[in-house]
Amino acid sequence: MQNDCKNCVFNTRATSMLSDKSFGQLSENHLELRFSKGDTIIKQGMFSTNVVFLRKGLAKIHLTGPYHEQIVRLVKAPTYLGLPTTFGDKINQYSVTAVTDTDVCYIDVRVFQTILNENREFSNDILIELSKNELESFRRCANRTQKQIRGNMADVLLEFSEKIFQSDSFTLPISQSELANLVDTSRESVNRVLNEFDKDGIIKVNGKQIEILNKKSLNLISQNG
Amino acid sequence: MQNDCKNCVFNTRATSMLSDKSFGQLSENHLELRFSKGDTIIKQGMFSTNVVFLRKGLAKIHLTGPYHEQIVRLVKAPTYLGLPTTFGDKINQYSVTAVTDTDVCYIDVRVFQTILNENREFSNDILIELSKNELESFRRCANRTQKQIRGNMADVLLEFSEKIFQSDSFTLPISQSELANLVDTSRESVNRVLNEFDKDGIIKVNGKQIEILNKKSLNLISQNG
DNA sequence: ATTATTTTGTGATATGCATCACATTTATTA
DNA sequence: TAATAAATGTGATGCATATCACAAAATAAT
Repeated sequence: MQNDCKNCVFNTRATSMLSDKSFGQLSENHLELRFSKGDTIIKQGMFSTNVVFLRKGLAKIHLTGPYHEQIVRLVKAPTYLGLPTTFGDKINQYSVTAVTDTDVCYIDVRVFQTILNENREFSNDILIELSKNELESFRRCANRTQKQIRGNMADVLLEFSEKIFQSDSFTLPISQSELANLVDTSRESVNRVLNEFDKDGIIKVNGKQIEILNKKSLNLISQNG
Repeated sequence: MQNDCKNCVFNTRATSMLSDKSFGQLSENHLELRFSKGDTIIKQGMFSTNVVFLRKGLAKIHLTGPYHEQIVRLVKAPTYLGLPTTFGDKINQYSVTAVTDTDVCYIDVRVFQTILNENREFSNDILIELSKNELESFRRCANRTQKQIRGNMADVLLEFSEKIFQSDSFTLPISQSELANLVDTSRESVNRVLNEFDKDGIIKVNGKQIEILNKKSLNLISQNG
């Protein structure tokens, strides 16, 4: 039995403006699924007929680069996944994999398009989301290519702390190899930098458990190198 | 005196679907401008109240990175500029600079939004453009960070040849330092690689004049290293 | 034209980091 | 609980490429 979308906890500002008719369409034409940690939610190269709404959990957007897998970014619910594919060539250009257990809604592209066309607010919000992502991409790419490892590692730790976990102490949601793919470096370097930061008293590392002890230092490292 | 937008040569598939009313609004609320090579069309950090339509010419999208200027990509008319800013926070997150002399239309954001709301085809095309850009960004970023200089230089040369000039011989539209900022390397390395390619008979370099002699080799270098 | 400025060409040196190699610890599975 | 695999820790080495330092052309400015 499907949930009633109108009463979904994860109504965004935009979706809350939808008409009853649109909510009806959504409620009838979506598919709720759960994924376990490590499961593939969206598979690069596959034909896609769905938009995915991530209701709960953490996921990584990643793609096959020329030499190795690249993690573009971690995303946190609630958010849409696969929007660019929906409006692009319908072939997924990237994969999305569950990093924690997740709850997900699959929405058929045609239903999504219909709702989009009927709701100004909604389509505007999608435009905003896509735009923000593009700008974010530019900045992220410039940082990754120009900064060196310590700077990028500092950024990732700050992002985890501020954007994803909203806490100074958290558990790393991905392995050091994955961190390396996110930060464009090698697994060994990730390890070294993490332990350097620990020895310098900037963070406390205990297995996957991280505590940020000196945020000011991290910000400095992020800026300098 | 303003041009009639309906008869604009650079009507895209999407704009050609606009209603007469929308065309009227466009014709009355746009501003045609020319820029000379090197002029700033959009300035990072400035508040923006316009969408820019590049009618003629070549421009570079670039932004201030943590250590130096970064060229995100070269764009060729006809195309929109500044869309992400329009739907984002209205502060330009990047600059756009004329690489050749350009013709440009400034369209007030509010007029643009109105037209967008009234024309399904049009807004859909904008969604598609934004989506393609995002996917393109992912790929580009993965390539730049994973490949090494020869590979990236090969890519840029192929892109110039295929996407921008549609010819095997062309004049480099930017200096070697700018190429370096586009390819994420140093000016010296750009120079060396260019001359290496020349010595290997892959391209012929004569000042800023480039002729691609062996496209197959370039593609191989792009893939391997 | 002459000077000044920017762009290009090229060697020599330095360095950040990938890669390799292997030990150790922590998870997973049988 | 043993066995197997995956993830982590750390030194030693090599290499791609940044940086430095000038020289030479090519452009722009006076």
